[in-house]
Amino acid sequence: MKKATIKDIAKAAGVSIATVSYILNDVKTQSISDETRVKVLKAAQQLKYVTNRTAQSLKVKKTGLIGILCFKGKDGHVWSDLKYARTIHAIERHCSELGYHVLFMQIDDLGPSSKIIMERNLDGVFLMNVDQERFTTISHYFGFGVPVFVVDSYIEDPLFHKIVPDFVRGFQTARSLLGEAPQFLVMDSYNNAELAEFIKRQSGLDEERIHVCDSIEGLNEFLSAYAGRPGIVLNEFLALEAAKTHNRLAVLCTSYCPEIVPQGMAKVAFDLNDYKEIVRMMDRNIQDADEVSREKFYCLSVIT
Amino acid sequence: MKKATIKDIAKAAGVSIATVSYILNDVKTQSISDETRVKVLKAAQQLKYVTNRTAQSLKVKKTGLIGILCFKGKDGHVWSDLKYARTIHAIERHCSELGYHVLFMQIDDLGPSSKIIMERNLDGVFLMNVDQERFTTISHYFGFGVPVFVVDSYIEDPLFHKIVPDFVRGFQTARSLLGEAPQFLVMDSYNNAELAEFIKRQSGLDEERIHVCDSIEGLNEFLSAYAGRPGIVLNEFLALEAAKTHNRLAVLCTSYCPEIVPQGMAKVAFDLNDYKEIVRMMDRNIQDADEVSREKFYCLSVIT
DNA sequence: TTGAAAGCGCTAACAC
DNA sequence: GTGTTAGCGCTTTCAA
Repeated sequence: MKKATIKDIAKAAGVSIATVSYILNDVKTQSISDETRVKVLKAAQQLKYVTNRTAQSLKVKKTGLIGILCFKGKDGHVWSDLKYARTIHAIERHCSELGYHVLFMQIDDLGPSSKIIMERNLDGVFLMNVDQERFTTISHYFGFGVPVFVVDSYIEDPLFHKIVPDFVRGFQTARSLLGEAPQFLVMDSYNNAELAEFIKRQSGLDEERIHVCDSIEGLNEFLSAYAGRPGIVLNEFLALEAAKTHNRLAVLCTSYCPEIVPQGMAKVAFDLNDYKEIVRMMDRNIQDADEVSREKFYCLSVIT
Repeated sequence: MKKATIKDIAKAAGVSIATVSYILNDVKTQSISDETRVKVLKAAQQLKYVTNRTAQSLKVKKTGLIGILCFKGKDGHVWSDLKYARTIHAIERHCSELGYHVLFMQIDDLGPSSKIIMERNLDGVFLMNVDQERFTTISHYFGFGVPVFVVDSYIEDPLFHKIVPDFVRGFQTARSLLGEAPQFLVMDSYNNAELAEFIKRQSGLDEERIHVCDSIEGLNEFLSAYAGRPGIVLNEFLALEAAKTHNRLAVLCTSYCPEIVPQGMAKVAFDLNDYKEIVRMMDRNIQDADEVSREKFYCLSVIT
């Protein structure tokens, strides 16, 4: 009980394999008589034919495979796991719509594992949570012409597209929802130092009013200094914790799960549906390899 | 600037492509002189050669690709997103160790999308959160001989391996941690009805003492009937909610993030590292296709 | 110890 | 409108 190939179909329908290929791929430049078309399609169905994408990929030099490479931080925090889970879901959903399949891989400092890009001939890559140094070490392994979209990082390299939540509008919105000037900021730590700096700047607060939170412990100590004061919190889980002692808070939902923010707390959510456009863009980059792929920023828009 | 092939290496080293293949794959049945081995390896390095797994797969009829197919429920709840995120991470990590790559796909009722298994010639598949009916419709698309491991489902089909947390020992442990008989159970909903029934049975509680929670709303109403009483809660997020009104609770950490359970609350965690053994088993199934692949249950063990 | 060559399943240029 | 065929990059049998 082996899988049927186009050869089997050809034999069954009494035509050549080329004809079968033309019909199955609906090749526009070929005219095919209705008679043979029907004959072939029927045979294909009977034999339960399904394309062998491995063989196809080898021939056409496009695999239809998109990679999602995710740097594993020291310890997967609930909030970052959730953030990336939802991001991955969004990417997968939209890739699927365009006929791509998605390879998922967690990578660490060891560059070599990222040679998956070349081994598997990925058509495009999303790179998540990477810092500048690691990026430099792994960029060797990038095939040329493979579009790379960097998520949650601010990589200094005009070759790559960058995707981040719209922090500028996010902070604006948070401030206006808060209705008063925030006096502190609590944020989760980012693998990418440049992005972390950018966020801090956008908050408009001095360094000493900002707490970068790597675990819940230090948080309460910091918060106690701001009892009763208004502030902004990055990510829903830290907000949950902060809510125990504070009530004048605005949350930026950087874990993409606004639904867990308690009723009544001011929240700013970002739109993961924007990945639809982003994936489309990647697709365009894949189609015309020579599309002017200038540095480009994508900001996930604030949901209002 | 094209990618180097073994042909390029052969030319550079002045040997045949067969020889190159032997050396790169370290074929045991071939003896190779040290001289040529060095020559070839050096050329490979210089040309930055990396195996074309697409071509290799076509030839050897093994892709080294494991699929994770995840049914999307109606609404991704935080808890199930997190549960599956962590499961996927565990699977990917252990697959990686054995040299496999992982394809991730969310699927819905439409069977056709699951023909990815045949299209991509997946070596093995993890199927998550599938119910009995859907399973039946998609099982047509399963290639024969492809090992399928079903996660969080209790599918009536001896052909497939099943993976669930060890609910039996989980409940035992919860009861003993609680130190008194639980009087109610709160649990999240499962796509797979059979599994849900199994869980209810294991709790040892009557149907009316069990609340299946699909959203936070109904929960508080149910809980108010059990004020001050001891109970068991399935999944950390529901526990967080229940903790607001109850303090004699034991939690089964079915979202695999025990770290968010408040201090002092009794919790039972399951060991995702067990996926190491599970993936090894899948690997064995892949190696000898004719390994007696009898129905098998894997229970993620309770962490003590 | 090495190499020639067949062929995995498919596409596409070209011939008929 | 249909068929022949070369070849994508690799593995592996068989011969040298």
